[in-house]
Amino acid sequence: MLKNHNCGELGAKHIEREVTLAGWVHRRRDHGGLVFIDLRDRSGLVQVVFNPETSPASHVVARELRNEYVLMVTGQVSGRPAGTENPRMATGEIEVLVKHAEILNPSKTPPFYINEEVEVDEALRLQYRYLDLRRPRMQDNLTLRYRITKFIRDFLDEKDFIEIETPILIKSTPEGARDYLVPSRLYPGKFYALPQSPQQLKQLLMVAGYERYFQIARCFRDEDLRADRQPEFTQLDLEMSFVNEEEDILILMEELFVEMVARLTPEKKVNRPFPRLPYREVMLKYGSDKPDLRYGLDISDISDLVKDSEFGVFSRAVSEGGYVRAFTATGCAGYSRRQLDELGELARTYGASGVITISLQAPEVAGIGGLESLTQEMVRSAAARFLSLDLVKSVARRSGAAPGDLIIIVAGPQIIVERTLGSLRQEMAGRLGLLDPDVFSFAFVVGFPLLEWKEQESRWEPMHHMFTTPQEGQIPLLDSDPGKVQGKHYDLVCNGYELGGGSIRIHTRELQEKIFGLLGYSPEDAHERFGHMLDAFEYGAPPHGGIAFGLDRVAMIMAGAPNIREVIPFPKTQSATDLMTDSPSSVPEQQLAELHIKIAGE
RNA sequence: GGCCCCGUGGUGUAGCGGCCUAACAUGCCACCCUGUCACGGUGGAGAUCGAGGGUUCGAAUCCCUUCGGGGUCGCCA
Repeated sequence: MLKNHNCGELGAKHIEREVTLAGWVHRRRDHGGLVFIDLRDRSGLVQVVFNPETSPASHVVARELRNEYVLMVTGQVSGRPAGTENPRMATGEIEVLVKHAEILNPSKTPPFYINEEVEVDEALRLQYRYLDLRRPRMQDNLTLRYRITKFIRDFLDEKDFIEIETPILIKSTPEGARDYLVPSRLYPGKFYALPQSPQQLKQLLMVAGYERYFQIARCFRDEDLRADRQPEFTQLDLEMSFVNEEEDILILMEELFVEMVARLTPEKKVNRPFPRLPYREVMLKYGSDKPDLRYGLDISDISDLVKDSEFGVFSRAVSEGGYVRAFTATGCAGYSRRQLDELGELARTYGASGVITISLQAPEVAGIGGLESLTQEMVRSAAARFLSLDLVKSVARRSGAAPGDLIIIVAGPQIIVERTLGSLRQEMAGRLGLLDPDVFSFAFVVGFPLLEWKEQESRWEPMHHMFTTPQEGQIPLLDSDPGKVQGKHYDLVCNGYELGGGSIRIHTRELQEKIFGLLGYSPEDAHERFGHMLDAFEYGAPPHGGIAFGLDRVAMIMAGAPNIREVIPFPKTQSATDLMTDSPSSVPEQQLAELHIKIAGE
């Protein structure tokens, strides 16, 4: 090796020791005589000193150095002269007095700062990703990501799981996300698909008797990107046999996450136990199936209070089968017209026709601010003349509002009311400074509907996937009222993100065929697509279940990063391109011909 | 596919019809400097303001188109 120590590990205990270091020039301070270099490697920084009197040859080298030059030095670790220690530096007690220096490779001036935390245009960062990844922040993120996977492997190994790889080239199956397809050279017109998840394979491993499987698995979905979505991403995928109760999985996951956070990011506060929240309840109270539970701002249904209101927006919503719901933004009674307009605009992006707000002005005299003393004059609302004081009071009581607060109300069809209020709730939490970055608020959401009615295609679709088993005793409902059936499905959520989801699976052919039938597959279709699963269930398939979660999202949250690209070494842009390698790209005609592919004209 | 934001020396920003022959910081280059640590000092180079078109006597600035990046709705079992 060209080095025998790492920069960041040196300390007082190395004083007098002769060391050889190699790394990058992080910063140079040239005093004409003395030259100071902060030398950086993965472990951190150390100051190395070039003195023209004691080592003229190395001082000549020092004058040539520039940022990001690759440098090897040999010298003696020495305590810094009294008064020149740097307490802001981990190695600030000591420095290395250089005896010999050698430039291993010079560097052009980088296109952006490696040695400063400056926001740089992300396109530029992605184009020079190898330089971006050299920045300490990115090295920290990827190191944390490694520690997460290491922790998971150790934890699951301890619990008797074994890691098994599954293929990347598999069979395309319908539904879910769009597949990435790989053309077959040997079979003209046929394609492999890249896995959206190893779902079927891990179930077959259960049939095969492995009992406890996991995998850090790369998954692919050809859908539009978001801050927390990439076309290829990594899941921690696991499956266990002989589980029947959802709790068997949930207890394990809770232990994993609590211990992992305690070990890797001990500064973060975690709740335990993780609450198990029914789907219906979170949709009502938080307007989202992945609620952020770090704060309150709970949503209340006020449909019954306003259904006979003279205000048409309210009464009409209820009479048309919809809902009117509200939550209280504490202390926001003074919101300006402009601020209220912003909320309305946000609501419209979710399909709501708008937001009705009721501002309860704070009383002139402090201390007599109870709801009882509320007067008509203190009520500010576009709908004020339709709303009696009594009605305002009962709405305020239901939503926990007091003078000085702003009640935010949305009326309309259920789905729209839910997601609009859900996003308004998160928006207001941000404005009110309620999003504590040092708190991880975990919860399991349970009791999801098994199936969802797709209006456009007029058919049922699985809410999670088609292998989820129904809740105990609800199988007869599959015939009478499929929409009422709940699945043994659970999601793990944290701070408004869905970290993962899983379920207890179907393990009999009979039930699986019944579900396929409900989803509109003929027996022939089901056999062609899923014959391997149906057949397998006839050879002693054990009851089993599992979960998968998005490792990128877990790493993002634990790193405190704003998006998953910050924890992925080589991510793609929102338009799914790689700016560093310029992919996707065209390929030679001959390569296409081998694959029996012709590009269709426009 | 829809909506929103951004694009100005290498980097980050300012400028938002004429004060722009484009400013500031930092980086870069040269010289000076022996205890700095975002070292300091002096001087210098560096931008057809993402691209194309239009409006105007005059465009970085207004309008249209387009490209790139980001956010988001749809989509993502």
